[in-house]
Amino acid sequence: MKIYDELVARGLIAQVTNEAEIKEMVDNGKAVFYIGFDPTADSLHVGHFMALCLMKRLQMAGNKPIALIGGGTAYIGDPSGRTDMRSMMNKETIEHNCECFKKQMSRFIEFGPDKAMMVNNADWLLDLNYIDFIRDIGSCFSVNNMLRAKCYEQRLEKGLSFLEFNYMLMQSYDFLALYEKYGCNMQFGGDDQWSNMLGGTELIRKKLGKDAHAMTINLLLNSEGKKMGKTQSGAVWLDPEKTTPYDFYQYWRNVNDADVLKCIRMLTFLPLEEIDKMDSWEGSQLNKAKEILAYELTKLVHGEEEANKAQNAAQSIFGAGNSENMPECKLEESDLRDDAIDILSILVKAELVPSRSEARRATEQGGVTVNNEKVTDIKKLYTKAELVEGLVVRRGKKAFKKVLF
RNA sequence: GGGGGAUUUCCCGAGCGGCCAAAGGGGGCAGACUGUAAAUCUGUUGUCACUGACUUCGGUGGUCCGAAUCCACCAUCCCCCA
Repeated sequence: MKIYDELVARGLIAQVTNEAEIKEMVDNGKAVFYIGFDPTADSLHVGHFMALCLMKRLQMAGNKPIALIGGGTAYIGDPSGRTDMRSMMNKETIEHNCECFKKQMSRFIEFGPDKAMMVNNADWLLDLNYIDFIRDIGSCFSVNNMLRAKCYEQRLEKGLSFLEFNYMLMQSYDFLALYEKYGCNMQFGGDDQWSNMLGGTELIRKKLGKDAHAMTINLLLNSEGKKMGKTQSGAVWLDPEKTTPYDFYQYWRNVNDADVLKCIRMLTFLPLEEIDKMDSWEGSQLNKAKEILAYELTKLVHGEEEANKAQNAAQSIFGAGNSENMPECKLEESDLRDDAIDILSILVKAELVPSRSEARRATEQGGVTVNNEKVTDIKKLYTKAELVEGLVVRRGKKAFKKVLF
């Protein structure tokens, strides 16, 4: 199966400008394509990961990827599909985020001559002259058409500043610049980028009279139509400092039944035949599929060693297994009073709860377990001797830590 | 530039000058049931030294015994007219 059909079979492709031409191009390794990443945070997240995987897939098929970091567009902020304005970022933050992005990306994609390329649109956007730009580029855009673009719909209800309205021009200009500089003939992006991407192909047609292509990937949505890769506490990050490999693993281990296969198909590199076999799995058998999904993704993002650790830790707490790889928390002398510490303090120290009040609630509601025994007494004390042995403290079903002294 | 409206706890949203840590819904967390799923039911959801105290209702000052609620100014956003 050629790459294009595989992408379709994996459910990755959402919209394309010209299917026949694109298929011909990517199947034969003739595409020079780019994907843009705006450095809005100091770590990549799951959405970016999907794009990176796609780069990899296409690269393996002989196409040339360009990763564009939006060091320039970050000054504006993409309003697509948003209900409110992004907060403006200052120079330091943007530059810091760019650095973080670069580092993380290099772990997935090989950059270098004849390999993938990394560029930063700050290089050509920041020095633009306003008058020159609006005469040269702005004149190619119809406000009437822009207002019709779906990506602004929500914002037109609540308000859209002129600053953000310009985002489309910047992104379109990027495409034009890359086309001229590197012969970049295709752009990839999330489906929410479709309008912005079409802006680019239009601009290239108007300015150069050439055809360029655009292709969007489906956003990773769960069965309820919500974006995946988000938790209560925010995005699922790829940076292990921000989302630990264990939490990362657990996120995927806990996806809905209805979403497992879709995730495996879209995110992993497992062969399609193997995935098709899982299609018939049902009920509790899907748990197996979830394990595979969690393991594969953790391995891709954090490496095999971390994936094994995360899996072992999960098995040890949810099933039989040793507690070797359990996340640990070491207490210190200053945490103790009279050589002992109370249960609430332990929960807080181990970061199993955000505050003492929550610790109290969790305990009173019977959600706290120490060495598999339920603890409901909020004044319960643990001595130094017990701590030296190590306690497995657990809040709810899924949060736990080994507490040591 | 002129006129009108808004700003409440994670989100939406209700709030009479005292009975407001603030209704209701969503979401989260915990318990039961399960398959570390979903659905359902129950409890809970500012903090702490937890039957009490402290800090919150865009910001700053003020009136009052007492303010999320009244006044003044500032900030941000929305709508209408130009």
